[in-house]
Amino acid sequence: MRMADEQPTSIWLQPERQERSGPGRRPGYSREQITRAAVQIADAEGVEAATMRRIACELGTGAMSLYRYVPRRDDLFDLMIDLAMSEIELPGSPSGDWRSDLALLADQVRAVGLRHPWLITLLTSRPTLGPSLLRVHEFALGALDGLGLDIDDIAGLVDMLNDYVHSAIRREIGWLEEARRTGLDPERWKRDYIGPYVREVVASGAFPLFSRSVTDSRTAHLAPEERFRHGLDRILDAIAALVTSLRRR
Amino acid sequence: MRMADEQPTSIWLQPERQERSGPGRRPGYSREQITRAAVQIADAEGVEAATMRRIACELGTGAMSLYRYVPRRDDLFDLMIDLAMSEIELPGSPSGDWRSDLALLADQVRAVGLRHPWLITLLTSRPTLGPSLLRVHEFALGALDGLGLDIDDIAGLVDMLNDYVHSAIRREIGWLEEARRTGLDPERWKRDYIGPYVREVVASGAFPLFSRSVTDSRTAHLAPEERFRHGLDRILDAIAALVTSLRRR
DNA sequence: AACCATTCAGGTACCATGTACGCAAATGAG
DNA sequence: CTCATTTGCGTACATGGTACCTGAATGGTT
Repeated sequence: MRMADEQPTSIWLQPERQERSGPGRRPGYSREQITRAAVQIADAEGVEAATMRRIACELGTGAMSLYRYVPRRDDLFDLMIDLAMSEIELPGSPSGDWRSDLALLADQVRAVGLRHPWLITLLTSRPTLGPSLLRVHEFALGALDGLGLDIDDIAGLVDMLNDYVHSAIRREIGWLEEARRTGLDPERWKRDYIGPYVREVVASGAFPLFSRSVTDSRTAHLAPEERFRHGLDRILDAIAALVTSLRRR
Repeated sequence: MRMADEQPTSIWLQPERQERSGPGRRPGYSREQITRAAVQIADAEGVEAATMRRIACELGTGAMSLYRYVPRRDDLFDLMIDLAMSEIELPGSPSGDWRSDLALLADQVRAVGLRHPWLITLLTSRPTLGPSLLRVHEFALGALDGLGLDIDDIAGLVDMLNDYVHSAIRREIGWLEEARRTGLDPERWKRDYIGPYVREVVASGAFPLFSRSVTDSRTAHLAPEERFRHGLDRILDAIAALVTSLRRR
């Protein structure tokens, strides 16, 4: 008799070993417990700190024990992504007002993206399709369903929204994360690291429009949440315009 | 007398040591040469294969020699990004037809993104602002300048385009890269890795709209380039709609 | 021409990481 | 009680970034 054999397949097809009634020692941990520890470490010290040894240490066990629950480290990333996405709270089904549904979704994704600064980077780095992600995606698709649109068009519009939300969050986190990674405090980093360079670029006069976008920006002084809202409204406007123009076909 | 001291600052503020006329051995390599080797390796075997040792080996030298030219490995990533972006060919200034200018830009970015499958992942993982990236960005901003729009609005629209282009390229590459990373050939991988899972999700009936987006997709059968064009036209439509609505304010 | 401060090349070494392997401990069926 | 089975996890190895150090090359100065 051979064991599971760990085929190179998606982790979503390799369910956790569930309760059985045969012989053998009982598992002392669980995927969820391990994933939760990994998320906690990644939140506090960055995703690069969530090493197998560190996670195991947090659980009071040895590194190799984790491999009884997770095939590879990369699969743990998928689990982390899905655990984070599971925090998103949405009504069971869309309300019928697609604009407010999508705005709600965007706010939720932003909240979870800020709570777990590693999430968006991981999510957009690897193509994963965990159950929680599917649930959220399904809600988004549902919000635009019933408007007389093609499923391809619906999916395209949802992608458009996601693209904005993800990159807006990235912009909001970007510098903060980079500062943490280099170990400097954010304020100092902005002044000493990115600041002088941008200032030099502006002073050089070689990129006048980029310079204006830095110098003359009105939205730069807004609170982050306001800026997010502002861009979101724009994207929803664009979606609204496309909804009417696509429906007319 | 002390040397450059390698402050933790942006690599764009630490120019390469240029030709001087003092004493001391002449440098045998250059940043560009090293970056070019790194790009070549990353193109052929993935970015994770572009290790310091491997790059040095390619140049016929030792790993530590590279540190005379590049402060840290991460900075090499910034250099790689900018070298790739420098391949983008654009007219000196926008033509006045913003739609064709942005379409040209999108096609160029797609081409370079496919040629260097690691580019988009790196680009969207770290906030970098090399000269070539600035040049491309400036062109994009310029395409929308002079239409009576706010600089913030222009930047927002450019971001919107970039978001689409990047995520479309990621979708186009995603599976291929993942397949290469796990060492399987792409066809087999699609059938054995992602295929069964998606099939199971569809069969479960739990996510009907997602299932339809997989099953009933018409664009899935298009050539990749056609799909990219299709989505791009949609984004440009959205930008057009926003241009008129924002101008009216 | 001889010397020397300066700079580069790169070997050695250290530490951290993912993970293959193997063995001992735990567990319940017979 | 015995034993097949499963978990816990220490050990070990390959590979990675990079600090440090020695020796070689170089051109100005004496």
